[in-house]
Amino acid sequence: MIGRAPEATGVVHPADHKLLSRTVADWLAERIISGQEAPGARLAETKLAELAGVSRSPVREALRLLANEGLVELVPRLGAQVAQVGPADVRELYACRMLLEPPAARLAVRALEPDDVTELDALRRAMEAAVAADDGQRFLSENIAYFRLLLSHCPNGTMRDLVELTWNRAARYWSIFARLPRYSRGSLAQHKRLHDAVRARDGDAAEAADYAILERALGEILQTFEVAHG
Amino acid sequence: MIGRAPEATGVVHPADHKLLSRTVADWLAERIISGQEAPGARLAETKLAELAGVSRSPVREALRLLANEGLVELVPRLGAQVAQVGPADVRELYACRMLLEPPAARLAVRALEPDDVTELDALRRAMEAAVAADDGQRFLSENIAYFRLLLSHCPNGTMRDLVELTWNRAARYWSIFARLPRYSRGSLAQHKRLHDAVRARDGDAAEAADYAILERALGEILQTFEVAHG
DNA sequence: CTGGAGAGTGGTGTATACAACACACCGTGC
DNA sequence: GCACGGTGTGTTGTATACACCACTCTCCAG
Repeated sequence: MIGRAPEATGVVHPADHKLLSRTVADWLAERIISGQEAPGARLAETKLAELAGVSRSPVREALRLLANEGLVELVPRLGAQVAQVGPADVRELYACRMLLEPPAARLAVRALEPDDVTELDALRRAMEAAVAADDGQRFLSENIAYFRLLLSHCPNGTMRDLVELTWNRAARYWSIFARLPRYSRGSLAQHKRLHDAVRARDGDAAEAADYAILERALGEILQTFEVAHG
Repeated sequence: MIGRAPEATGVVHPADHKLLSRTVADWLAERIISGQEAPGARLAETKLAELAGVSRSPVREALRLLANEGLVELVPRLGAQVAQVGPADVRELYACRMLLEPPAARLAVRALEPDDVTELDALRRAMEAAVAADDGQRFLSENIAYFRLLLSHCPNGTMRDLVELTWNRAARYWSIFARLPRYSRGSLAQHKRLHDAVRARDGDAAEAADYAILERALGEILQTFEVAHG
């Protein structure tokens, strides 16, 4: 049972009014990413509605939302199923990310103000602390926060949308990183290049650093796949 | 009244079963692109349902579809409205297209088989015929068909999805071209570079040609905006 | 005349009801 | 034994019903 949020009192902008369908979507996404719903598994609206304790309407909308985010596949008259994932999909996805994100990083870095750099500095230190504590999960979340904050300064809204789209699709793989202890340390070193570029407001350097980060992440994911599937 | 399609008899793959919500979405998209629904106009589900002669359910789904395609904007609890368009949006959109489509063209060209080239040849000739007949509308549709066919051979499905997304957003501007008689002729000349690359299966050349095409299209659209708005 | 509280109205968000469809199972005929 | 048609079950697609929310307009107090 998901249940409606108690709705914290206070004025909220209508745009971020949390809808039940969005809540269900997040809930289902969590189930998929965590593996509770296996790739290829059929997602019957009725059953999900029962599980979540809501009616079919929000479940239906949630499935549409997740379809856009690439987590589920929709076939008319047949229903929804968890999107399959394989090495080919990862390669495709990262090829797209490598086209979009480095330029987005470039634009974002060039639009940064001193205060923004301070915030990013804080996140960078949080990442370092997470590595020092050997907390892969926390490193992952701080890392995501860093990139999210950086992206939010990209002045091209369309590009932001597209990058977020690829992130939603990629999120399924990120949990892998948290389970690779050796990954965080190396990632931190590589991330330093990006952060240096941020502090220097060097768009070119940021673009190159971001590209390198993606390249390495792709390699790690593919390697993990190989280990898993022989 | 839209009415259910008579459903041409014969076996159809479930994946392309035309749903009422999709029909409504196409209908509404046409209304928006043609200007029957002004930018910023509010789109009440009830009214649209009445207009289309269907219930609110498919209308609701149609609005969600068009929101993904960037034609409408959705605000929780407030409803949908036709997305605004301005020079800044065009610039943003085309910046993204210029990142995605040239690489997509490159991959597609390298994956072409002789039969595919023959088909593209036919479309190229159709474009030439349209220009000879001074039929801007037909040139536009043949041009779209050409790029659609080319894109369909891009082996990266994720990239195809993203490019189609940007196309849906860009479609609002394309009708402009049909009304610029001088455009078609120049576009045809520029398109020749791409088609030559296609026939030679030269990925690099195709990428460069596609980039140039987009660059020019952006310039034309911006110029049209300036003329329109002073 | 201005400001704010209140009901009224239209709209979305969610729940439920119904119809059409897809697939599996089973039985029959050859 | 196998192909084929009918039926049954479960699911999606669409329609309808209702509750809550956002906006507006009015009316009254100051």
